[in-house]
Amino acid sequence: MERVQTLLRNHDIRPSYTRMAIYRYLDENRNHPTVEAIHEALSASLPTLSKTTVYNTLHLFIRHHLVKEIDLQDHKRYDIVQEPHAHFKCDVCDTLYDIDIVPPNAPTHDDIVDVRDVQLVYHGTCKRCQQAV
Amino acid sequence: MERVQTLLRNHDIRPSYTRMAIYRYLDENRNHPTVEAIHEALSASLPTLSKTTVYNTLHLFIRHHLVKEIDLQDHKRYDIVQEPHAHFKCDVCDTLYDIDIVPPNAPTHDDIVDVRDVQLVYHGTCKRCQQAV
DNA sequence: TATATATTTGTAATGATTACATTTTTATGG
DNA sequence: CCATAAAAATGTAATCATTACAAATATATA
Repeated sequence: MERVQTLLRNHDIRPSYTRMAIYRYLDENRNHPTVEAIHEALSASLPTLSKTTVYNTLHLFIRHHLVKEIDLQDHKRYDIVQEPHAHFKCDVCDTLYDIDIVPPNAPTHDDIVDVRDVQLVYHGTCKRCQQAV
Repeated sequence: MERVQTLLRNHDIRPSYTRMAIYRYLDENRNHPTVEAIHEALSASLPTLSKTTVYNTLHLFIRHHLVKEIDLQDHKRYDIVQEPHAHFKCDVCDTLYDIDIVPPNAPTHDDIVDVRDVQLVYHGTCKRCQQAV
């Protein structure tokens, strides 16, 4: 049985063809794609794929802790869950780079009881865009 | 001369009445308001204030490093620039708490040249919402 | 005071995301 | 194998924050 199929099953997700395709895309393209990008890329092999399905599936994956949403200024990006790490967003070309740094744990704080997630995002200009000037 | 007026001048911003009002609001209400909240609060004293002006002014403040934008799932929040710190967002009541922790510096990385900003945001449930269950 | 410039406003467009009802697919019991 | 119920996928329409833009207003300066 295929690895992705097993993986979805292990997370209580029925491995439909569409779901496997979306998961596989995220797994093979670790460039933090937008919904738009996922939809466009998969439309070639799944011509009837709707954006609503992409949204539905991503939200399903998020609820089952397979995927994380990254909130940026404009579109949301989606990232396969992996080791805790940070991101660097180039505000010129909009590329999102993985940064190999573990976000610090939340300190104890009067108002905080239950921390489920951390997002650590750096903003600036990447090398390529800097050189392009 | 009023403090806010001087402060805006020092940042090369002409201190119009509206701009001072918006700055003062952010300074006195450090609860990371949305554009909506700012507009609604100031409409009482500035009945003709338009949302466009709130947007324009915030973006002006951001360009001049007086204000930072915080990107969350839904609306953007605005925060007066102060000591580097983190945020905790309660995903139940949407409150954004200040967290007194300095985000780590970006590590040296092949793709990164110029880092201008960091956002460190924790997500979870706050004490009040936890108890409300 | 006249005129150029800066600021503010209001309306219309944009565009991502969600709501929702319908259609299609899949699983299961007889 | 068929009938039927449940799940998944689809398409369209609505929502709503944000932006674009042109017109109106206020401000500064000569």
